[in-house]
Amino acid sequence: MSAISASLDPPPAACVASGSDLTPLELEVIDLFVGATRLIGLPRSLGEIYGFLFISPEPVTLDQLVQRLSISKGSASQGLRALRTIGAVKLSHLPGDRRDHYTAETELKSLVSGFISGQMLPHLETGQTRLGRLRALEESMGPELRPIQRARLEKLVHWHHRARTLAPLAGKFLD
Amino acid sequence: MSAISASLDPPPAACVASGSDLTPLELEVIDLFVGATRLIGLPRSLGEIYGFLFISPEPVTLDQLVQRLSISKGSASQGLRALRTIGAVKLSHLPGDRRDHYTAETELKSLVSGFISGQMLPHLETGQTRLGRLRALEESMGPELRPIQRARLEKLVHWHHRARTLAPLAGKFLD
DNA sequence: GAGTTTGTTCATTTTTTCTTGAACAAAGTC
DNA sequence: GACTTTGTTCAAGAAAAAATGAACAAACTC
Repeated sequence: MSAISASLDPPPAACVASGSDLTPLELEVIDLFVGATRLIGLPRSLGEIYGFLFISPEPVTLDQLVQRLSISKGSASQGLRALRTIGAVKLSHLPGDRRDHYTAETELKSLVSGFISGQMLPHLETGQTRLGRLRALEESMGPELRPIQRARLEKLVHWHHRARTLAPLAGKFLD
Repeated sequence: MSAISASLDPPPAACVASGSDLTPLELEVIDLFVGATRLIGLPRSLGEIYGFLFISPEPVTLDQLVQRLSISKGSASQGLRALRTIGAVKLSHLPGDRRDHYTAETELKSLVSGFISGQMLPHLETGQTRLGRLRALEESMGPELRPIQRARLEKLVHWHHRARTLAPLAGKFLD
């Protein structure tokens, strides 16, 4: 049960890709994003990649990520794809260079919206299915189901509806 | 990189503590909460425990959790403590019974507030420290630091401030 | 069309996280 | 004060998640 006790742990000293030639600035920023990605349940490597892109003044190639972060090509490729699917990194092409170049999306609004539609909405969809099954169960049980349990199921439906309503709005009010 | 690709996986069929004597209703509710806890990065057992408490019409003892969920005493004890620290379960004592009894906190407001102050705020605190170090780095670098990097650091500070302002408010507007 | 550069995929290995269960503590009972 | 009941802790094992790297594909170069 790490996620919760984490708040009691000693402050995690910067420890990223030891032995690399990252600058202190890069190390510090990456460390910050690693913390952030863990908080929202994303793998460490995504934090490293995003952090590096975030503080890089120029678009970055996959190969640069591999070298500077000391991660495998596979990791970098998969990590970039994940970040692209939630809209956290953008792909660009520099004239006269065949390689893909990546930049961090730094609009908070986009980041939040991307995370929500990439992570939350799919879960809310499957939640929809589950609620349907619960409805069926509720009907089939009849009087065996105690009033308090019935009330709880109502609450679930209410929560779910609330979430589906608010989720798409989150991020709308950020700048 | 599971968290993100999860959205593409086949819908996870109910699969909780196989071989147990949980009712279909309990299984379905537990399954729903297991999904929810995973989404927010909490261990599966927390979802199981909370789900069971949520649909139980009466307060539940640790031993009941162990038997019905087929989990170890250690797991139940640790799980309950974690859930208590974020305010998701309440402890009560029935007259004439020495055992601890637990009930699920079902006020969405309390759940959200508890999660935020238990999970987010600690991270925001350590974020504060890191931003301090970044400030120092920024000063020490002087003109080596490119304008775009300086702007990004500004953005970080802005995000952090925004988060610290909004986090305590989240949940205030829920019922 | 052989060779190079760039990027992806996926089985395997490594790392991290979670669960277990036995030892321990605390409080109650006789 | 020996015995039971209830709950916690923590080292070790089990399970899950993530990273690796080699094989592959695709697109370009000469």
